[in-house]
Amino acid sequence: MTPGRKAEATRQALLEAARIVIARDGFANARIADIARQAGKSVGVFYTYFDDKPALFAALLETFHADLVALTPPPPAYEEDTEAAVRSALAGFWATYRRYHPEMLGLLETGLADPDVLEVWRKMRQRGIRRFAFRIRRQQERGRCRGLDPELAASALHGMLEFTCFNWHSGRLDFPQGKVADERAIDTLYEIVARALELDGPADGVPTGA
Amino acid sequence: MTPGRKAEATRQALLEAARIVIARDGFANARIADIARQAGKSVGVFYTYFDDKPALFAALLETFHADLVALTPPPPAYEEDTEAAVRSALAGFWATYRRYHPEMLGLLETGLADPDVLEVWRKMRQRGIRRFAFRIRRQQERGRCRGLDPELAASALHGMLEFTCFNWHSGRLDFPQGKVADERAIDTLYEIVARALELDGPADGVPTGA
Amino acid sequence: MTPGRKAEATRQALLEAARIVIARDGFANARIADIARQAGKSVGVFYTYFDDKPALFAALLETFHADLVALTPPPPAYEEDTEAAVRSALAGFWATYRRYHPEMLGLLETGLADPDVLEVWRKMRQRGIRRFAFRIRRQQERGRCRGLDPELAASALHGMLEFTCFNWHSGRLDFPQGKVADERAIDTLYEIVARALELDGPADGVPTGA
Amino acid sequence: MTPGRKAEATRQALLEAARIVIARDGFANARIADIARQAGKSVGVFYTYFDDKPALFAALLETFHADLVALTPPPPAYEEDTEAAVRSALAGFWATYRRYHPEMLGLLETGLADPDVLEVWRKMRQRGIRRFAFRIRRQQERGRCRGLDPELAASALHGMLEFTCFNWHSGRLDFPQGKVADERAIDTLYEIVARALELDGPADGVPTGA
DNA sequence: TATGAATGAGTATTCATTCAT
DNA sequence: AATGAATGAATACTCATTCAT
Repeated sequence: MTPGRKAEATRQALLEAARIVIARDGFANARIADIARQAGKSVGVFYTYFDDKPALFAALLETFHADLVALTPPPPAYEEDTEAAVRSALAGFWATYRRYHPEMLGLLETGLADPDVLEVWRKMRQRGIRRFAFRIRRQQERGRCRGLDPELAASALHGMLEFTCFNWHSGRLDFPQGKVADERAIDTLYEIVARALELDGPADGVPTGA
Repeated sequence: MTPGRKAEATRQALLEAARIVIARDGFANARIADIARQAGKSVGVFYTYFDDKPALFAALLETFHADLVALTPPPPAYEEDTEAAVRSALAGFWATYRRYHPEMLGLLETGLADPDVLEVWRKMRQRGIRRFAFRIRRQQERGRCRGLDPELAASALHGMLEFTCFNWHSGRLDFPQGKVADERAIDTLYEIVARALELDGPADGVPTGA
Repeated sequence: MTPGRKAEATRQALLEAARIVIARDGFANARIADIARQAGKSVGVFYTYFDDKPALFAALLETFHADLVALTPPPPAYEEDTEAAVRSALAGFWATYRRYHPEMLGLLETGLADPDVLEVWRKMRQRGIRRFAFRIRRQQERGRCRGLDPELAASALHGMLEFTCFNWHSGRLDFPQGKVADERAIDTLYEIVARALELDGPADGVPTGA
Repeated sequence: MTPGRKAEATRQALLEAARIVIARDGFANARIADIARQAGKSVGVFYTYFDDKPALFAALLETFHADLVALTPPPPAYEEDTEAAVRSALAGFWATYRRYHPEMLGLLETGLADPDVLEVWRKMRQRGIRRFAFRIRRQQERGRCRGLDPELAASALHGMLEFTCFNWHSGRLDFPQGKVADERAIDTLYEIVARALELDGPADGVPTGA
């Protein structure tokens, strides 16, 4: 009934094929012909669904972005700074960056050289950064995290999460033999974040100088 | 007298030109012709000094690597975990990643899709990671940093440093308007690292659960 | 109906165009762009059908080789040493080397400097040489051709045929004005071969010393 | 005293180096830089002695040509058609084509595609062909070699000599393992030529039909 | 004369994109 | 909607040749 039921399937097949090829060959090395072949389609049909190669990546990023948005509700909806809540958020990140590993690869490969991609990446990061900054400020209201610049620290911590999740999921950089297990990964990231945010620190202590 | 004095100058001019073009256009977009023109040379001379584009990048990485090595002496020679020592190390990183910003860009753009580049990048990271892991283990001997997996945490912290220095120096991603000032950058990175390594923590306290 | 009917036509057009350009300009001077233009196609399509220039030549040689194989049945199938049989074989050679003149040109131009081409050429020659050697040995069993080393003589005679057919067909070397007429060419080659093989010699005479 | 004593030595060194490189890599693959290096000279000096690459080859051919001329005195001075005389002439060819193997390689590789080279090659061949034709005509005056077209047969026989000497000296085509020994080579070529010219045939017999 | 760094025209090759079927 | 052959602009790379020293 729905017109385009089949069309939508083809589009999805191309998107999925692109992710497979990108993960295997890298973004720059991914040729349209390879993607089409991986999808079991002809080259030509690619252009029925996407204007050009950048448009394909934009489509991939859209889903990625949407999932990140779903994962990170706006500040008012933030959960408490309990260990369970933070762990759960980290687990969400970890899972999301696994799912969207090809997209992250594309972001790293092209983001800094392509203004359009950069803009999307920036927006995606801002969401996560805002949340970190929010947490830091809330801690500071409680007398903790003194000496931390909320914006800068949030950028650094989010960078750590983003890059490290990507790194460990890629299985190519720091731990090529045997990818990092989910639990150990989340544990480690939690321990660092918890220290940085002083989640368990003394109510009104003076953790760092200054 | 020295034969090749002029040749070496040309080689250096090409390397320097490449860095400028890469920083401006990105690595993938950097054409040999652009690099040659930027150096005020003809296309052909490029191939007098480099086998191909990858060889040029390998040459760039060599200097970067050498500087990082100089920056991170082997563990036995490590300084104490005093604030001054750690700050100084971070300042070194910050400066080095500014100097080698084009190289980092190339690493991000091509490292995950080119095995040869990846191998160099891995080696460069390993030095920094080993140092972090060493510090964490030393803290653990002192009863601190319980619950931190030295290898994983080191990978994550080094990733934060590397990515964040690059990010802030690029002036394109998180803080496009007005780059991050040196002091604020180093301060922020120090505050996070100090917390993660519990540099100021209680001698034998139990900072985190577990 | 047949998928690829059009594709095969294009491939053939390129092969035929290549032969024309090679015959006109020589193999080394034949540019891909010229071949494509001669075929009325774009440069790019060349690479749809051939990996590179050597691959094109390999494809040309394949047909040449196949025709030579068809022309020279294996020893058991050899005809008698009658004048008619030998003349017919020579006529076959003469015609084949006319048809595949561009291929011979490529063989001479590149064969000695390109191991892959050399290998094909060697195989093609071996067939003809084996046949000559077979004939010589058969004559020796009849008491003729004493003093002829079958292998060496066969190599020399085949060389004469191959080089001379090429030479006369080329119309550039020995008889530039007015190519050699078919009948005169075949007559001359027959007279020489007949003498060398002593096709008409005395049954058990002693034609040469030794 | 002689101006250019040293200069002449350099020129000779370049010529000799060119022959070595051509024999090793083939003519088309021989780069000026390789030749200069082989001669222990700089690239630039090449152009002090030769206008361009073709000029170098022309110089090589000059010596080759001169030697061939010395080897084949004009018809009036011909030796008799005794076995010893013909064998000696063949031995001269065999030795000359060994000495000038690089030149022959260049002739085959470029002669058919370069009019200037072709012209030289043609002249060189004509001398040998004229001698063969002269011998054939003399035999015909004696009632032998009936049915042989002197010009065509001479072209074919000379082609056999030229190509076969080259072939066997190259050690790459027909007998790659173990080059052909001098004596066997000359013997074989003599046996064929002797039959073709009917050097030992009956005074007024009818060797072949026609 | 000799050097070797520099030049740049010439060519092969790639691959995103188009379009007739 | 789908096909896949065809297009051609873009770009890496080669190497004979020049020229300042």
